[in-house]
Amino acid sequence: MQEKPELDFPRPLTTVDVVIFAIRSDALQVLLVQRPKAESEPFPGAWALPGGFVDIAGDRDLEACAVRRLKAKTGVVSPYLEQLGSWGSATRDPRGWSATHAYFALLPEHTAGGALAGDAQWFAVEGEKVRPKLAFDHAEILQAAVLRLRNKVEYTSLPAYLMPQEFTLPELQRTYEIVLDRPLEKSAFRTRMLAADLIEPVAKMRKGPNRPAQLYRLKKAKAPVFFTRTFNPPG
Amino acid sequence: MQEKPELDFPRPLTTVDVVIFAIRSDALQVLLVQRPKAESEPFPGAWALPGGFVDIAGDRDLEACAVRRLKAKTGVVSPYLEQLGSWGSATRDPRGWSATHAYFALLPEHTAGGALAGDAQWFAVEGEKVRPKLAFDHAEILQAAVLRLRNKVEYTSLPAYLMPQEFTLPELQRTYEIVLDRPLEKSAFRTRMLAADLIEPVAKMRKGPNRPAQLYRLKKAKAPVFFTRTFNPPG
DNA sequence: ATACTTAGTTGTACAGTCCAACTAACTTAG
DNA sequence: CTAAGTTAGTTGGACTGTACAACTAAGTAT
Repeated sequence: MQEKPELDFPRPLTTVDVVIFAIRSDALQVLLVQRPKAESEPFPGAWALPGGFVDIAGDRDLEACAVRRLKAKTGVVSPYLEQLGSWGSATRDPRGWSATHAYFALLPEHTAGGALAGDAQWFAVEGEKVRPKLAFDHAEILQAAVLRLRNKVEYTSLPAYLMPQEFTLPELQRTYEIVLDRPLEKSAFRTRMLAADLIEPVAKMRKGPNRPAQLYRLKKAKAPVFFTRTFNPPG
Repeated sequence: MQEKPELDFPRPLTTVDVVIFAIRSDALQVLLVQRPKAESEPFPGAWALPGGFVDIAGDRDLEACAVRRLKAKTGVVSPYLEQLGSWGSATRDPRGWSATHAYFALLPEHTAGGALAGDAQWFAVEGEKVRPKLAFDHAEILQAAVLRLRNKVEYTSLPAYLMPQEFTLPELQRTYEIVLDRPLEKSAFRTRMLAADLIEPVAKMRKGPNRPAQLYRLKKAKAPVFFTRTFNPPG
């Protein structure tokens, strides 16, 4: 009989991965990193979600680890960040039983052009996928992230976090439409957004080749707004 | 330079916990287990969520581990089970950096009286809490589970999983009201449920001291239904 | 029979989306 | 200066589903 209950049984590998979304070139894009090409690494040279092992000396908690990964690849410090779920199994990593804690982040449009790590690159989301074949089960995680995002966009103000600091209502609507991949009604969209305690006009207009549009900004420190209906009966 | 990248750095402890809900005595209840009383254990004698370490030899994946834990404490094999999220930090377990993958389950009413493990007991959920002080950060996990459940009940058919095989619409409405902790409108509730492709009448009535009520059952293998509105503007 | 209770229905009001047509403000071409 | 084209923004009616309240239906108990 031992003093302490046994703790030296084998433990799964523990990682954190972040699905980082931004609007670029009028499309929903996701940031991927290329894995090292050494043959000793799993999935050498493949594209993968940014992430890696939890550093039990340096990371206070899971979210701190996600924030660290996000900052390392994008330089962005406090975007919208939400836990997505976890994936763990005996087979997802050839090195052994492993579990990953997945997060997803929404970057405002202007930050998405900033300081990128050298191994990182943006990819357009097509359907719920991305062109290259991803390492591990990252395609599945990405799909879950896209589905979660699309679903929440139906009844929340999440796309506001993808906008630059100042934006017009047609621009915001366009972002909704990009994420949902379907057109929305202009007047219903405006009614919904303006009724919510979400945005406020600034004393400027966006000028273009035709009628100028009112510029708005997010009310400060705004948590996402939840609406009580979805848009279109999506059926 | 080594052949393989290092993998022998310290790894966090990895556990799975399950928040198991059922309706008992006209109230929302949650199943807790008492921790061993040996002083060598963390939180000796305290109540905790059912769960424990992932067994990398026996558990194929996280969900299998959750199902195993659920079956061990309740005997139930395939109730509604949903991933809730994960909690990991340096301080949540005195034994060291630890991460738990939390699930929540909804048990149908009749199974909730069945074969309970000896160390397990049902507790009424009051607000988002339970009377006894819980081990680890389990109070926080329980709160997250209750909030998630309440929130989803506004626009899904989740409470149907808490019902016995056959039930009446007033009984289903009562379950909604217990979870939400507020009354709902009878006619709107009936309209919503009957319009959904969710339940079907059986050729029986529930008899009581007054007018009998039509009995229904879930249509087979029904995934939860999502409605496009919430109930009451909950404001 | 009458009162009481719960099941279930009916009808009106209301909120917010859907749809379509309209007005407003700007640029560019003649 | 005017007309055409484009996008911003508004307006009004149809429709859907909830809120609210009053009603009918079917049983028990007295």
